[in-house]
Amino acid sequence: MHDRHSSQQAGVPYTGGGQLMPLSTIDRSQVDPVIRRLNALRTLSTEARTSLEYAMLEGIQRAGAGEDLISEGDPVDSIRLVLSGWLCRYKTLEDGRRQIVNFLFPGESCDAHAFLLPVMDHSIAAMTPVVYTEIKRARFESLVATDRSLAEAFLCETLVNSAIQREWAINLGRRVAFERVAHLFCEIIERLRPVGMVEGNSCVMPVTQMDLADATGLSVVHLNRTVQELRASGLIVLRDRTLTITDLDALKDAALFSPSYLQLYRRG
Amino acid sequence: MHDRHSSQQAGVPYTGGGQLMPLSTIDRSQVDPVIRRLNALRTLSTEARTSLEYAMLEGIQRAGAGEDLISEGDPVDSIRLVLSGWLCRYKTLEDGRRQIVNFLFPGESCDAHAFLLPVMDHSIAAMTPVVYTEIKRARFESLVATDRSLAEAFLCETLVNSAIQREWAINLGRRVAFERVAHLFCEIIERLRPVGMVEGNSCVMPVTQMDLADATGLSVVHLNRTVQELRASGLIVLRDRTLTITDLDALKDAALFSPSYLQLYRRG
DNA sequence: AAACTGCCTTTACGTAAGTTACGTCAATTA
DNA sequence: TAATTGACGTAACTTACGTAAAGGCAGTTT
Repeated sequence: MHDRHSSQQAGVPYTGGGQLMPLSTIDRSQVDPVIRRLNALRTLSTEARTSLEYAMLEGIQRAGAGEDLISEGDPVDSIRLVLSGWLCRYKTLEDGRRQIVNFLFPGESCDAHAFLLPVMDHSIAAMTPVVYTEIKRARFESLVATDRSLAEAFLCETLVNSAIQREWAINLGRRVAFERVAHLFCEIIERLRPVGMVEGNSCVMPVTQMDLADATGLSVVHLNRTVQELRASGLIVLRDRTLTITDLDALKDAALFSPSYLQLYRRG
Repeated sequence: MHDRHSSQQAGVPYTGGGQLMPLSTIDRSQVDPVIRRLNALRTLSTEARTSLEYAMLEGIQRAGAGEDLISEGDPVDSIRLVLSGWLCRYKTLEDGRRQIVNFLFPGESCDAHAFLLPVMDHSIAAMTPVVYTEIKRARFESLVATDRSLAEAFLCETLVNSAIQREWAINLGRRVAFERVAHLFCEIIERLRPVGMVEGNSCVMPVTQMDLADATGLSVVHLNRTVQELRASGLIVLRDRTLTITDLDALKDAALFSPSYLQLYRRG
């Protein structure tokens, strides 16, 4: 279904003579979402920020839509951090049924700490063209070993991810289709907002209805029906790959959405 | 729905004069499931085992069936480790719909590391009478700070828990009722086996069908129908609170069950 | 311009699962 | 012995959701 790892070095511009430019003069803003997110979860020391920025800028890669970054069964020998684009974690059954178990947005981590387990229990795919950075296992281990705030930030990242997955479980198990899709849209908007990808209550919706169906545990047809219902109810506008939530409070009510599980407000 | 914390000191026998017996003479076996599990996830140093044993034996508590150990919104100021009994993590919607997002068995940890987040995003309830041990935040932090193997074991515990939740997501989203219940039974047997709670392919099934329904995202009625189907198919016998899987391979096939996500085989 | 492709949309129909309402039975309690 | 309770079991009915098949439409490719 998905092809693998045709990623290439990207993002760190060459001076022309084959040498990397010094860090001060190249574009550091592309790794900013990661720094911002980690720093919101756990205040980072200045040294931690700098050393992490260095490590990130050296491993920048790209992936095309549909490409697997890592697949179930693969050993985890590096960690990947999302710089731009939409990704998903998913699992499949032998007969092809697929369930997306989480989305991954800029600033988030694909597999921080997962490398304590022998192999991946799930796959991660790019749903759009994606820019990410890859830090090798040893490098990452020495980064977190030398700075406690960094280690804790990555741990928080893992824990928030876990909390989101629990919310998805109740979404799949106990909400009806209408609530389920409404909930997903609420979550997407609220997760994209801190990354600056929301204007008003609008964001791009670059994924297919098939993907949305796999995320909500519905068939494509029923997902489409449900999107029509949401449109008809006047809660959302979805066209030209843009989602606009016209009445966010009403949508949250309909979805039984309460955002605390996202841990959007910092603690330490 | 559940009442709170009527737990009392238990498990550490008094000499009669109000003093604790020395550790060497009291029953250490009750904390054994935790040591065994953590050690299987990550080989523990002897010192780590001893200091953890001490900490555990001092905080032993009991809870009755139906009682919440901790509820959504509570701050996390200690960690709890299960010594005996069945517990569950669950979330509820405002209108009372409940989804169990995971079971907790002896040896497992309720909230290791969760205390990096401000408050619980879900609740934990005893489904049977339960014995557990509670280690205060500061004590736990100093334990893991002084021993790397212990810190890594608890992190692994968190990661395995996360992997199980992903499998539950695909169970809820993509398996039909028959497969779903079959999968849950497979998982229960395989998680209880390393704790010595399985004989042949039989174990106690101390929870109500309501609980099983909340774990599989079904109504009680439909769960019951599905259990009847499983019985009729000859795959299981379930009576007198005892589950016997008569053909485990066939049940695993029917459930599309593959146990790798449970990480039953050690790595480090 | 024709053909093709990917994605969205719609219809018609069947089935799996929810709901409501009563059963039974065994274990308490009076 | 009767009444009470909690869990399991069953039936009749309703509904939400899945499946199959086909049409629309914009963006490519030739």
